[in-house]
Amino acid sequence: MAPRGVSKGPEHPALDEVELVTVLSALAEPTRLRIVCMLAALEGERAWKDIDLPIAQSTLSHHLKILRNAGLLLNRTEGTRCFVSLRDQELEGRFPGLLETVLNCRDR
Amino acid sequence: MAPRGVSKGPEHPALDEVELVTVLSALAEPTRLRIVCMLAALEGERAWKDIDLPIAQSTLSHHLKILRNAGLLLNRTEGTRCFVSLRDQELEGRFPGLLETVLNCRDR
DNA sequence: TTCGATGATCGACGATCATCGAACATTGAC
DNA sequence: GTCAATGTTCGATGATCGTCGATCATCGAA
Repeated sequence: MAPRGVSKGPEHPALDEVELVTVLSALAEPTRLRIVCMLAALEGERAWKDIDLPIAQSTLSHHLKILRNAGLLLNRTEGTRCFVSLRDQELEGRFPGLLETVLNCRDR
Repeated sequence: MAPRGVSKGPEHPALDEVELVTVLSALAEPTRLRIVCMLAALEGERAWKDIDLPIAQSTLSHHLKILRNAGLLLNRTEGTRCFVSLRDQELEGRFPGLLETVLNCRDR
């Protein structure tokens, strides 16, 4: 239970507990990789609604959950709206160069 | 058909035709990542039989096929025996820094 | 040519995955 | 309190995956 007045919101793992295989699995899917690239393109966060992909809403929520569990992105709730952003700083500490390299490889 | 006297052997894709997602999928499995690390640890190639993992022979063959199709490794047949090696040089040209970064992240 | 060794392939299985629509929970607005 | 908006969760479905034993194809040796 979350304390009163505090949004529970989705949970985020500590990066220490995230396995490399988990991150790779999360990135090894076209839609998710696309989302990560999308987030990397802009600095800061992006509104849920601005992620428009040709998939159902529940599917998007599913993919975001997997990315979240892999420690790749952070979910912030503000009222009824959500904003997502990359955990690139933390990720760099745990998996140095990984995110940058993958994104660079994808841009070719 | 292969010319007479030439072993057909397994096929290897041109790296230009390999997608990043395919490589990531291939690496996103514990056993396969372990094999890649094993191969990276030593220079050059490794005999099939020296890859001893707690899996059935057909399963190992299956994993090697996936790694091969992802352009990650090369299969050389010599008589009845096989030798596998990383395509690290070529891979560096297609996906710069990817293999090295992943292996580095795994060693932590 | 026959035989044994070595991998590749096949068929089957249980598990996991991506996907969807529907139902639910939470929040802000009226 | 009621309502609409926004994401999450649930249940189901079809596809893919990892795994295995069994079979097959290829090659060197006897």
